[in-house]
Amino acid sequence: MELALSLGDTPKPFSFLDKATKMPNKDLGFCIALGNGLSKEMKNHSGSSSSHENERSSLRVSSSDPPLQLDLLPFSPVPRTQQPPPPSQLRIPWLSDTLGIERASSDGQTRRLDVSRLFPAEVQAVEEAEDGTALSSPNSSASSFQMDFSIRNFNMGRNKREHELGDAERTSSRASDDDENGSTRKKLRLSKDQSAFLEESFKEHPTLNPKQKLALAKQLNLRARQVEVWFQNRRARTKLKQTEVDYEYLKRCCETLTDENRRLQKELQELRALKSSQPFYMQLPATTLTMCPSCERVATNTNSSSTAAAAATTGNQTTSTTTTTTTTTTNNSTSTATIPIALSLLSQVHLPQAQAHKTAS
DNA sequence: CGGGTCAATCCGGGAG
DNA sequence: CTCCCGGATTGACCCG
Repeated sequence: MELALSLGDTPKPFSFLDKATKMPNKDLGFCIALGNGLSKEMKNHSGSSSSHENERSSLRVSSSDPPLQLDLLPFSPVPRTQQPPPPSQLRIPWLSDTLGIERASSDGQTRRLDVSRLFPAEVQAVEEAEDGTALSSPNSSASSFQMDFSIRNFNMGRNKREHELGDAERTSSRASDDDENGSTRKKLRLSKDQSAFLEESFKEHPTLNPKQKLALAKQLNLRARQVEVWFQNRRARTKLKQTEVDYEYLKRCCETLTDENRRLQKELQELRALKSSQPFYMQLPATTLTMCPSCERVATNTNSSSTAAAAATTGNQTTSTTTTTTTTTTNNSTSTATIPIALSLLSQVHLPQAQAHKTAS
């Protein structure tokens, strides 16, 4: 069973499956591709496939046999084109032609979070800092205070505890964060606006280039390092969530297949019992089942002999891996008669690969 | 008080 | 060597 699993935030989920890479949402999509064996079995239970013994064969199979691709989009159920627009006041810096936030003020049509209008002094300080070092520098007390001021304004609408804390307390807390007493690490909580803005940015670009990082840091009045850390942690959280989702899905998939396997095993036993109780059918010639590679339906050829079927089998397997020829015989090799009805049912039996090989041979 | 969350740090590995 | 990233971990803060 070929099973490829991809996390949506990877730019190329399946390097070997071109069709599976076409995901509607490359940011947060969840894509599972079930390869040859499983995909066929899940479609029509049309028998076993023995053509993916190694990775190379699975590559061939995957390219010729469309995998069953499941796109689960747990975090963004609506495709991006149908998603509601981001908060009106938020505009990702690199989505517009202008990069600087000052230029945004000249855009009267767009309602963006214009930090320069809100806190011109802070933006000036950040721009002077360039990479944010001035903000974190112990000597830059002015920058620290300005950052505290802006954070307080960003914090409008935060939880009540922070309101109860009061501006003075938080200011002193934040101020002590940047002073020379760097040994104690103070907890910094990003405001809701900052987090929302970063989230929107993350949806557009899970990874940042330095230019984007700087622009975002300027716009949010954060250090570039903070933006970088936030994106790193955000990617980690996304991956963790995806892992949980993948685990749950694969668990359900495994349970379903186990139940199906159990049911079909039981069915197979009943058919064997039926076959042994009706020796009349033992006189019939062997039946060859050939699977059509295009429609994946089983075509019965009751007149073909076993040797011809075997020859056709080898020929088909060398030319097309999607063609599966199954010659079913009884356990006693001298009596090659088969039960047509049973064969049509047996062709749908989903068995473990080893057992399927045993039956086919 | 314990558990959860999350920003921040440390460290190793890969790419240029 | 530098830069960036992922993974693991730490520590502050929040909440029931």
